Amino acid sequence: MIAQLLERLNSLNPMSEELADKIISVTKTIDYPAGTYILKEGQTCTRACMIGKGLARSYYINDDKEITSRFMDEGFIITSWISYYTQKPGNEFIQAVEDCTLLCIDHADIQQVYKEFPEFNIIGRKQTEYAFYQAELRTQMLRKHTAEERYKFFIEQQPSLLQRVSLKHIATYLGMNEETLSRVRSRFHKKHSL
Amino acid sequence: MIAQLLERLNSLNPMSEELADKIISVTKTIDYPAGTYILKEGQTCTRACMIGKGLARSYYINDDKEITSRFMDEGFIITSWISYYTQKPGNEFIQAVEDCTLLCIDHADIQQVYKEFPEFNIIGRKQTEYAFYQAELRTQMLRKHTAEERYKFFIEQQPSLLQRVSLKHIATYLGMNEETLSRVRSRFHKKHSL
DNA sequence: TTTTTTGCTTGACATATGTCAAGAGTTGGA
DNA sequence: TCCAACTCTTGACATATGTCAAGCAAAAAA
Repeated sequence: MIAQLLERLNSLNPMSEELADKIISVTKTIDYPAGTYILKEGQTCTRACMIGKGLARSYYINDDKEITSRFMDEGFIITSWISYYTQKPGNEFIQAVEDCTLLCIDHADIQQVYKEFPEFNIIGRKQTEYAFYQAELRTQMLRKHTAEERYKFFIEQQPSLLQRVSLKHIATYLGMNEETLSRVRSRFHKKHSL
Repeated sequence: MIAQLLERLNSLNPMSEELADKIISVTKTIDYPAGTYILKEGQTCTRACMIGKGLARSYYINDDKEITSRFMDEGFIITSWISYYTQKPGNEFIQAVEDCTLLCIDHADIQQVYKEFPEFNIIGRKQTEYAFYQAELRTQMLRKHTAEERYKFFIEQQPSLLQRVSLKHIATYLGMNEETLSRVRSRFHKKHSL
């Protein structure tokens, strides 16, 4: 399964054999059964983990309510960025929605690789650029004012998620409650099946 | 004024004299009087520009209404990321709110510098990491459900902007209309002056 | 100066979304 | 198998925010 990670990084910039060996040596493969936590509120995010298999959800608690910040599936590189970047405790939970296999590298090891293999900065830069791009797309969705617009944006961008996560979680991702999502969906699909 | 840019980049990772000279050779200093446009809807964002002096606002039109996506002041490196990353036309306007002096480098030149000076990737990576971090903070604000929470978050994070931009623009930044912001402010400041 | 424009506030009312409660269908465990 | 838990839907009503309109004060223009 580590081949998947190497391929992902290679596609950003070809790695030397030494660099690939180094990555292999610092990567830990860890399984998280559905429902278990990859990161909890109050912890510092000290790793970046690529999802080899499965699907995870990050969320935090605001006013006693869960707010889903993103869904992550195969190939996604998980971090709780604010906590990872600052290396301070954060407020996000990251939970396995399906059984997950993760390929994890410690923050300290990544910094070490940046030093030892300066060309790894190319990969780090491109991955961060891509993650930033994805985050900006999610933010565009959040800025839509009506519930229906946000739902429309969601099914256009990530339709496959509809099959993999509960509507309850999609609702908190889209900034509305479960009942509103249900009503929006019934209106929306009535309108689009005419 | 280019010294400001060099200092900013140096603080991310010290640059060799050759690299600094290269940066100087590809940087263009451009003035934008208040009200003029740095980027318009439909254009591709082909530059990254540090603000040497002044303040700018990016926004786009949704449903005939302006939605402010961010405010940028001294030291901020302006891009319209989705357009810059994809090198395709985007939907954002970037407008000078105050008279601005910008230090601009073309996307193509930046790619060239990445190739010629691999160590510049360290700077690119760190700058992107920081921009991503800032974007995540803005996104946290957007996920607050009530208008008052979003306003509270705003005055905690960027109180100085209150003096520099109109409430109309702050309102569209916070995802509410002008009248709502006015009411939120009067309630909020009454509450906090007791 | 006077006039016009802009920025902000306030009121009355409309509407979208949230809240609370109930119920139907499904899944999973005992 | 039955029961409990969970997911999703629907209804009635409450509330936050949006819309439209008016007005005041300060700034800019004439």
